[in-house]
Amino acid sequence: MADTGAQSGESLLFLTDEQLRKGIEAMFFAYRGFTADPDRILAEHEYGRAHHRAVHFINRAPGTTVNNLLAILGVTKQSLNRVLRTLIEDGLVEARVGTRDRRERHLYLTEAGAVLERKLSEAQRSRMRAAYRQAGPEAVAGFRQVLEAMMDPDMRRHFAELKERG
Amino acid sequence: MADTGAQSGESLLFLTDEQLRKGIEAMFFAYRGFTADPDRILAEHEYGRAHHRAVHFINRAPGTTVNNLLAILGVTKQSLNRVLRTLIEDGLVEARVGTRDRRERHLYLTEAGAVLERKLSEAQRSRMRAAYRQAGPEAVAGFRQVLEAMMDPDMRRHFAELKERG
DNA sequence: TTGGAATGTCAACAACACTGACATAAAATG
DNA sequence: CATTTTATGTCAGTGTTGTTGACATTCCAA
Repeated sequence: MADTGAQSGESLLFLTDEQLRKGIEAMFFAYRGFTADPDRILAEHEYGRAHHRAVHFINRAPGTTVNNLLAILGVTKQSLNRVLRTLIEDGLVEARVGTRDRRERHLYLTEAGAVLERKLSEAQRSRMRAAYRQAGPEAVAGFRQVLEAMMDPDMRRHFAELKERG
Repeated sequence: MADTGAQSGESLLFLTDEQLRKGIEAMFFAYRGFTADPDRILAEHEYGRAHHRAVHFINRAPGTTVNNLLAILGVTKQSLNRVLRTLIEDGLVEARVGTRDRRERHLYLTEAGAVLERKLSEAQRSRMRAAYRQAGPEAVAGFRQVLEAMMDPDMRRHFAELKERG
């Protein structure tokens, strides 16, 4: 509690540039930790963060279309396509032609893809679990609230959809 | 409060994979928001995130050496050097030869550099301020606690040093 | 049947990270 | 003083991830 800022009710003090700057730097350093463990695993497999993101969201929403994934990841189709192609070539992702709309490709993890996904997410969850445990339940609730408030509305929409899903 | 997880004292429930996954996705989407505003400004100036990081930490610790900046940013000297060179060429950063140890270069923002720094950090603070305001003081305290627990020890050390400084 | 949407592909390019090798200057140490 | 180490800079090459732009294919829908 020592340094977490003035908290006198509807405090204004905690919104000083000073406090905000600390939050910004905390976000920067924490994100590095957040990605460090998966990055190590990915390096072994000759993949990058983009592959992790694709694998993560395909796992989360099996059968999602390329367009939907594009919207979630916020990259161009060319960029995503490069990543998807290698994942498909390597047999980690399967792209099934849509039955209702055959222009669409529905994306699924193969068994091998699911294995990598579990390896990556277990590493990431493990750090998150340790941080949650250290900070305590109330801190976690606050953490989630601030993060959600920080998102762009579009991203908050995607986040909410994924939350409902599972 | 609706969805922030079970909070029954020393709850174990909130450490389910489900809850952890939500935290992971929140972190991903929030970081996008976190960098969105500076990215737009940087694009206008033909700079990238690497320039932002350099400018930010030079502003935070004026007179810092290249080696110290290297440790904070966690990149190679070649990578940092490319960025520093353009910033110096463009007159945003000044590198003064050390007086005590003349091998060292001490880095400072010029007036123009300080102008850009304020522009970037004001944009970033503005979003952070809105998120803090929306989430409330207690949430902010929790946010900071979880972020700090998520850092690698090295990064936590750098973070702590910067905190003390100002 | 035509228009537009969804997807894929090719080419070129830029930012930013990496490794490895080498150069210079100066401090530190023997 | 000679040698080693440290701090920094630079050159060359490479990889990942992003970007634009152009174009082809497929196929639903008006």
